[in-house]
Amino acid sequence: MTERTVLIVDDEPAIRDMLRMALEIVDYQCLEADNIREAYRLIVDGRPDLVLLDWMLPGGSGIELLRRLKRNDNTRDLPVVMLTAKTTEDNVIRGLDVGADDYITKPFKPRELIARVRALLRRSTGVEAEERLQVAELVVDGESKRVSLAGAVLTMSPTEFRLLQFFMSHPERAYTRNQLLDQVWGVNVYVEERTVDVHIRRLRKSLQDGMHDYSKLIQTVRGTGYRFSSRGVPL
Amino acid sequence: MTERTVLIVDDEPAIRDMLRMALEIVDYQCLEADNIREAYRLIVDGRPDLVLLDWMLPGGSGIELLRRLKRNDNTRDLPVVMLTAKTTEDNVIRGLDVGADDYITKPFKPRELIARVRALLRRSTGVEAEERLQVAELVVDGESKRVSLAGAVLTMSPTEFRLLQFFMSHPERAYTRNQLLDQVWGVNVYVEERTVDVHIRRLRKSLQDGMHDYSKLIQTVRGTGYRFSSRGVPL
DNA sequence: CATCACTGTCATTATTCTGTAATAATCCAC
DNA sequence: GTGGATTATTACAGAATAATGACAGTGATG
Repeated sequence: MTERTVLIVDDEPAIRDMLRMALEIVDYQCLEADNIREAYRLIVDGRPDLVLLDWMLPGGSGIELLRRLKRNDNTRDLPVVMLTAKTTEDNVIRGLDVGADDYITKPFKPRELIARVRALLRRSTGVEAEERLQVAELVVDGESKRVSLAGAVLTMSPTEFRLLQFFMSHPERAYTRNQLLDQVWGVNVYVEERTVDVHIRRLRKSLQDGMHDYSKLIQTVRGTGYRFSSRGVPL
Repeated sequence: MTERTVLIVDDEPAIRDMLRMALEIVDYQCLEADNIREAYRLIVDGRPDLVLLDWMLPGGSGIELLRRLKRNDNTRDLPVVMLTAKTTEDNVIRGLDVGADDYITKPFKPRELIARVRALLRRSTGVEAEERLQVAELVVDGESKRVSLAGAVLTMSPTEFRLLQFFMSHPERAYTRNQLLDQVWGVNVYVEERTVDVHIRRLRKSLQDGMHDYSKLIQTVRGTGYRFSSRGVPL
């Protein structure tokens, strides 16, 4: 596996140094930022695999950055670990609610930090997102976040895209609505099961244009959920 | 899917009632305990699928029970949702550290409660049979939930699928209708014995297409029930 | 501020599945 | 062969499940 990069966001150089040292010992690359603006630039630019985000920052609280990241489709899956002082425990609650993936209270043991970073990075498969997936004339390009059918670009919403991407990277397998919620929406998201149906319908609609109908690739598995399959589907 | 059971641990009857009502509306079974000792008994006895655990309890704080559960291999995977008052946010931290899976601060909206309970339960669904079973040209694939005969996909209802799946994983053995009801329909389901006949009939019909007839694999054992067998069956 | 795209939820409709009962067919012991 | 018991088949109503259309809330955008 290729080397992973961690972005450290903290305004105290001493803390940053400490973190960098701990992380580099176990072979993570590090980026550093001491404010929100710089952090955002590095996220876009340096494509880190994980962010360590201090709570108390000049020029915008950490929660602001967190919210911004979770709102944007490109950065939603980027794991964020909050760094908090012992006294700011109510922030932890807010942070977790906004979508932080984990938190560590200062002062923390490097061992513990590493363990949590590892655990989170293990969870994010990462690789498949960039893949180019193709079935017949249907192409999903993870990099450009684009779908095309017979050369023509299809437009679809972000959720539809992620759903299609997931399906195409796990074809020929039936998924329950709950499994899809976990995989496509994320594990700490609370939405109704039936919402999946609606997005399936929207995706199916998107997979049709005047000439082609690829909506049959997404099959209903009664009593279970849905399945992406090109077996025996005339296109 | 079979009904799920939630254990409510709270010393205030009013809260318990409220929780029970909210949960029962959406078809969860409920157990109740107003102290740690009783809660533990019910966990061992009633095998709930999830625990709602109030923090402030007479006779031992909730964290004690939580710690105990997370230490024991048998109960470690039992999801626990903490119920906390607004003012005890530092407890949330400790709770999450000890291993609570989620928390809700009182007062909470029933909707939110249900959403979180659902989200946790949807992850803990038991492992399903996903193996691939094959007899001659008949293939049952648990993963894709699909049956194919000589390469062509067969369509059948969910019950037929489960019935066939059961038969193929327990071949060469006669089962009574009641045994089949227990194994395929589930133990606490009451349906007429004769209903099995009808489903056998439907399954047999599904196992035929224009060219093949695999319906003979399902044999009637007069006076007993049915058997799946490929011995001496010309296909 | 107005508008637009997106999302989640609900109400309604459409479709499929299931259990049951009624009837026909088959089997087996005598 | 006959009769009683067992199984097969069919039809049907109601239950369960999925598809669809509409709507409101939320941000994003200009």
